Amino acid sequence: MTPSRSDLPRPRRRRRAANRRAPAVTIHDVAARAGVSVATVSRVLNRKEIVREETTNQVLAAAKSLRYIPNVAARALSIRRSQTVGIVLPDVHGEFFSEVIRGIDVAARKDRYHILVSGSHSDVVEMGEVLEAMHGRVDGLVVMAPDVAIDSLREQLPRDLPMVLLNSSDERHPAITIDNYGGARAMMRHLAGLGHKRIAFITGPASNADSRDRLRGYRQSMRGATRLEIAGDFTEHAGHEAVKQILAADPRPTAIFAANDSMAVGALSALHEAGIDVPRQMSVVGFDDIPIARYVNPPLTTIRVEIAELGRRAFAVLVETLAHPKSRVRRETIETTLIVRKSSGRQGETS
Amino acid sequence: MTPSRSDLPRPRRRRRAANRRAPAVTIHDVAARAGVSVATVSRVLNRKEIVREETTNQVLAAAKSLRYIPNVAARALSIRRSQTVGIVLPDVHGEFFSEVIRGIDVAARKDRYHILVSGSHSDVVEMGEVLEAMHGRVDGLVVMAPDVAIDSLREQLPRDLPMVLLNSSDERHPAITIDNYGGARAMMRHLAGLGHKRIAFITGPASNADSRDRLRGYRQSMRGATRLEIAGDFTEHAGHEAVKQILAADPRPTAIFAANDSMAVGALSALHEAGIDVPRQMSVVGFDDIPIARYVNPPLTTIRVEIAELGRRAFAVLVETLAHPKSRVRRETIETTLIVRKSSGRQGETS
DNA sequence: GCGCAAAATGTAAACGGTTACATGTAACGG
DNA sequence: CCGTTACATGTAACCGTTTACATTTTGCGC
Repeated sequence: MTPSRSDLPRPRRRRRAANRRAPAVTIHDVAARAGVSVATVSRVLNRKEIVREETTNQVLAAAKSLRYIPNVAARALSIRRSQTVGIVLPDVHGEFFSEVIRGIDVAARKDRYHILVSGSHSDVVEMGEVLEAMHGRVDGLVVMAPDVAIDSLREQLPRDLPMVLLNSSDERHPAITIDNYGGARAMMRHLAGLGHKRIAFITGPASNADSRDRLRGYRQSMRGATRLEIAGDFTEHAGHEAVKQILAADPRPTAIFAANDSMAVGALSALHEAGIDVPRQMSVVGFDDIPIARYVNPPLTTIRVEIAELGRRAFAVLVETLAHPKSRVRRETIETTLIVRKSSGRQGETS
Repeated sequence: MTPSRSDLPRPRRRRRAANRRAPAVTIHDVAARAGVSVATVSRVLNRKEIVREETTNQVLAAAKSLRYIPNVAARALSIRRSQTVGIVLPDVHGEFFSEVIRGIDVAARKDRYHILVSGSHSDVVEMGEVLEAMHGRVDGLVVMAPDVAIDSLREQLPRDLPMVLLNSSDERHPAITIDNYGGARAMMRHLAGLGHKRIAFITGPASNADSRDRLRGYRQSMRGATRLEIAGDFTEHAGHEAVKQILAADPRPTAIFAANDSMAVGALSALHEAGIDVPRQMSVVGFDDIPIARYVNPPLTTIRVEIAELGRRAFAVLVETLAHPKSRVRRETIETTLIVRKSSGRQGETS
């Protein structure tokens, strides 16, 4: 029964042998320097309970002189929350991507939250890994995923990790969606009002819910008319390529509706190369109103989506869910606005 | 001396009273279910030491049935590394921003690292907060900051947290920089070769090192000639506005060199509105070769910078520093390439 | 100076993992 | 049948915080 180690509690040994990096200064160092206990240091730093002013000053001075920076991971572990939300995005192209993040980031900062971003995930496996890598570091998630993935994602998720979806359709989670269908219908009315009948549509990826709803709006408006749908993937390149097929069509359409602005920009460029005047010979319209849209030539008629607002609302709903876990599942819709610029014109003002 | 608590080690009480969220499943739950100790579970999950196959299977089954997900924050605390690097960016505009992140992200994923991003930081105080929020969560940092901030940033940093700078000039840290000066000189030679003498320059923010070096290249090439410098801030809007001043200048310049592509795009748009033909009446060139550059009208002559490569190299250097902390401070330069498209033309081909 | 409540501070368990070291067990040679 | 060894597994300290509870100090009335 002789214990091989000392019976007396040994003083906390600062480092184990195999550590690599230089020791960072911890709350214990500050406590030692200030001549108080770690509890007191913690109290001072978190301004939670009453500490004598003199003690407070000593602690603060010690912390400052040692350049103490609390280890947020340790704190998160202890209090079981991190004041951080995770953002998981698929491989989203360019500006949309950064606008969403910006929206969340700005909102988060106001509430003293931090964000942890992971983007460019092409498949479900990768997304799963990312989610795993976030467990313990985030209090909740904002997820944008091709909706085929949502279900399998759920399974890899720690239970009870609140999550808000962007532009996906799942019954069990709060979600913020764009009024894609309504926006597409509005754009189609605009084109119809200009006299266009033969309207081509460049689609986004089929796995994307936004993409599908925009397509649905196009189809609904084209009931009875002959549709021309070219498959795209939301990149400028796809828009550029699609134009070749559209120009070859007989009868040739008089307007092109791209499922997002990036593709519309690509289309404009291809039309210019082909010597086709926009909007006199061909109208081109997009969707999203990304920042560049007003600066292309001619400026792009599009459907404005407040992308940053999308992020902001997602964050708001997430925080709400964090505060009241039992509240019912909320789903919000972001309305859209038709922005008429120079890339769309009356049909028949051809040469 | 009578201890008020029991002398016997009590079994670990699972939760303290005040917890809010539902309990997540931990390694202890898995151990209990598999009928082994936590050490064994840990060994199985990390494939580190030899565990009997039968035991392994039991553990794996238990983990699966409980949907166990390890808490990465706890692990990070324990092993003192997180397999995560932090990315800190100022308020960078649009595509540049996302390209850098993508570059780092792709490289990081290959090495099984994760990234933690924080963007849109306007001032030093905010950046300090962000850095603090990363302490304990990251093994190293990639930082892009207005260089006035670097010094004060250093002070807020935990000692010994490796950091790689993007496009900043600081002696004490590894840095990846773009050959801005060389690129600007190359572009100026291109314009001179087309016969341009009166060349206007739209600058970026003065606090930005890239911006300053590009300006320096312009000035060096313009020795002796009359310069026209308009202050900008890297946004399309700034480029758009700058054109007003440039058109009012007498004698009017024959070419505009914008310090980045976004401003060049804004300038193109303004020139189009003003009815000035590019490149016949005015050449316009940019810097960066962002994705949109080839799709504007006319396609933009610019200096290609492999932005994603910038991120990739930054990550590589960071990992290198992590592995060999004492190795000398490395600084690398990303070379640039002149990309000639349609927005620049021979001077004198005016109406 | 004493008793007592209130205020300030300290002690140590817990958060969820990893791992050094201790312990138990099976195989094997003698 | 025992000692040795190698292998498998368990125990508990530790990572850096927070915080319930215990303990000490202070202030105050008498």
